Amino acid sequence: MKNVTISDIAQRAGVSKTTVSRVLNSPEKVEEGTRKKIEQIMKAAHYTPSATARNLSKQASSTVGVIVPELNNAFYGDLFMGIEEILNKNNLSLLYCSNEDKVKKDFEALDMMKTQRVKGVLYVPAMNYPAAGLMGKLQKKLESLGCPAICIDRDIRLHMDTIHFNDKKAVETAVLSLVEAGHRDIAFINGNEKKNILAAERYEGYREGLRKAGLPENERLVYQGEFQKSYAYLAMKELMEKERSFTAVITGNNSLGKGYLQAVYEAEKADAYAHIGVDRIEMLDLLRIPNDYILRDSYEMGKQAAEMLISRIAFPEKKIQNILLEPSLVLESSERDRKR
Amino acid sequence: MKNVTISDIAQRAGVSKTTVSRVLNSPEKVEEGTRKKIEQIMKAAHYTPSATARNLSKQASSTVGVIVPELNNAFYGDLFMGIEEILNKNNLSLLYCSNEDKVKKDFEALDMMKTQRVKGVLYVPAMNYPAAGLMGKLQKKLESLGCPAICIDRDIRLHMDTIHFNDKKAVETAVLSLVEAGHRDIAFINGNEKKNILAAERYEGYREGLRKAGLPENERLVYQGEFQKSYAYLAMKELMEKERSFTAVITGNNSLGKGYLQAVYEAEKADAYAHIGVDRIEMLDLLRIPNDYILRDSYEMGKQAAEMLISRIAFPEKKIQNILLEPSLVLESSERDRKR
DNA sequence: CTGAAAGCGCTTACAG
DNA sequence: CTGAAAGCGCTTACAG
Repeated sequence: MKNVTISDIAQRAGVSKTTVSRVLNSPEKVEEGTRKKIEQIMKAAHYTPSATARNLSKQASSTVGVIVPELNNAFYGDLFMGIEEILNKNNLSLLYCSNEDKVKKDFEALDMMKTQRVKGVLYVPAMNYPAAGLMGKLQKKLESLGCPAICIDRDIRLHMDTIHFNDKKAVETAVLSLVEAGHRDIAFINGNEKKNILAAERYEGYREGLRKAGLPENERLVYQGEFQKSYAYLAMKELMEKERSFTAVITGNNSLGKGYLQAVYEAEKADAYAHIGVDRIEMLDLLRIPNDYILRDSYEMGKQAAEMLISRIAFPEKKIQNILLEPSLVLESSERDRKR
Repeated sequence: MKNVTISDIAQRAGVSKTTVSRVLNSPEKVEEGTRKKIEQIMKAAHYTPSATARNLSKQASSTVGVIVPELNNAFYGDLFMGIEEILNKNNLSLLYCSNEDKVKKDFEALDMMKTQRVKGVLYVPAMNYPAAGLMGKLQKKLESLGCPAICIDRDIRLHMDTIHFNDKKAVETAVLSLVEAGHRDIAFINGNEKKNILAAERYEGYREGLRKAGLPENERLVYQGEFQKSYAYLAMKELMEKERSFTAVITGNNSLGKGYLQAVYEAEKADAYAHIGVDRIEMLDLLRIPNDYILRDSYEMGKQAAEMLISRIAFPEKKIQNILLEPSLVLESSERDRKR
């Protein structure tokens, strides 16, 4: 079943391709009678113009590229949905590619976006490029992309539009809140600061919090491995086994939060520690398990990022925008304590 | 920053576009010296051929369309990731569009895929088209798509390649397992059978299970509303309030399972009922809350679906394939009982 | 091994 | 209000 083309329609209507093209792009310029006739023929033939041909001819595109690490983390899932909502509203198609936190896949994804000649890309960098000494290579790639890009969530200091959360401040606030509640020995289970810029920022926040509270850092309470459930699970098990002193734990993202929970529930020590996690875990609320967390509204961030891109496409010369969102600290367990 | 074209490369290399095109498509046909020279010039210029132009010229495409209801349901999130993995391996780009279980969005999504001239589409139908009397319209749309499609997860009896789970059998098994454990009054919280074919099948399975067990259906224990957390929450609250007799509950998908949990935890009746949910809820296992569920491996289904599409593209004339996957019943809570 | 030319399905400046 | 023609960036049969 070959697709119907503009020539087929023109022929059936007894007009030129130009006229058919006009009813597609500027119908007001076509005499009503012929327009209606052409429209009807199009409909009867199930004609849909080819975006491929149009894009080539117009030297433009109607699709936007989205590069994120993964989708099975609710944080990125929500981000993605926010992006999709805005793109949809603006009649833009969405070309998706994950980078799995890997440089290789990241570069492949960017190459793919270039090959596809997308209108713009929404981009969560795969890793801590500055720390890896790969900043130059990345910048070259981004420049040769041929379209604008927005850097999301991970602030690796690219000279372009960016939007991300103030993660450092958030963790600092978490530390101070725990200190205020009387905790002195606060463990920290985090991602790898070398690999992930967010891990680095969160670690800085952790240290800054301790500093402000006048507490020393105990490196035996700091675990920086992977942003994975399994890592936090093992880290927490080790902590419970080897360390006696600590009374509170901060986990660096929702996967780590899940691993922490798995470990303490398994050991039947769910109430033994105060815990603040980065990102909300929905199930806990449903199960009425009070939990403290740093709330980052990634759905909203996705919407804003998509809007930034659309605005950038419309005004290529406008000033670079760097948006810093402030996460909030949600304390449910102390709420519970107060109610007791 | 305009993109470099094949003509630019040809000019710089002092050869024809044909030759440049050859080093892209059949390098073995180009004399080694010129090939190397051209390759080097391409690299220096950061040249990437335009998929748009290539697709138009080749009358082919390198992207596959994916239409699913939503991504914030883990079931579809996993499905999506399975799909992505296979597409990636086959160097296919992924054009995404959600349909949000709505006919209007579904048709728009299909139109978009046609406009984009994708190579094929992986498709989860938005709703119960046969029951809505819209089967004819949908079939027309699918036919005029101009590319093969695979129907996933919701078996609305389209005459094309399909893959889905045996949901009816699964729920039937769940009922029989509860009956065997001594339950007689089994409530059922489900989606709308008119709107969603899966709801219809699961309801059939529920009734079939009761029939086989020789039990009458008590319609006061059957709630068929929306596949949403909030619906199950309200339904379960009402059940607990109005009905005394029931001792077990089956929920029709993971969202409903969450709503059920929310209601029973809020009422502090988590242990009051036996519960089997369709689809696993990961957090429960992490929190060591024993739970029974029907396991449907949607990641695997996504992979298989993508493979089916690729195979269909390669062999357009091969026989239509309809795959029925058998879900398994996972009983953790009785496991626990036995251990007691 | 290489190139000129036609074609993919559109759009658009130009002429009428 | 309408159409012929050139062009977007590639590919490919054909000729050499």
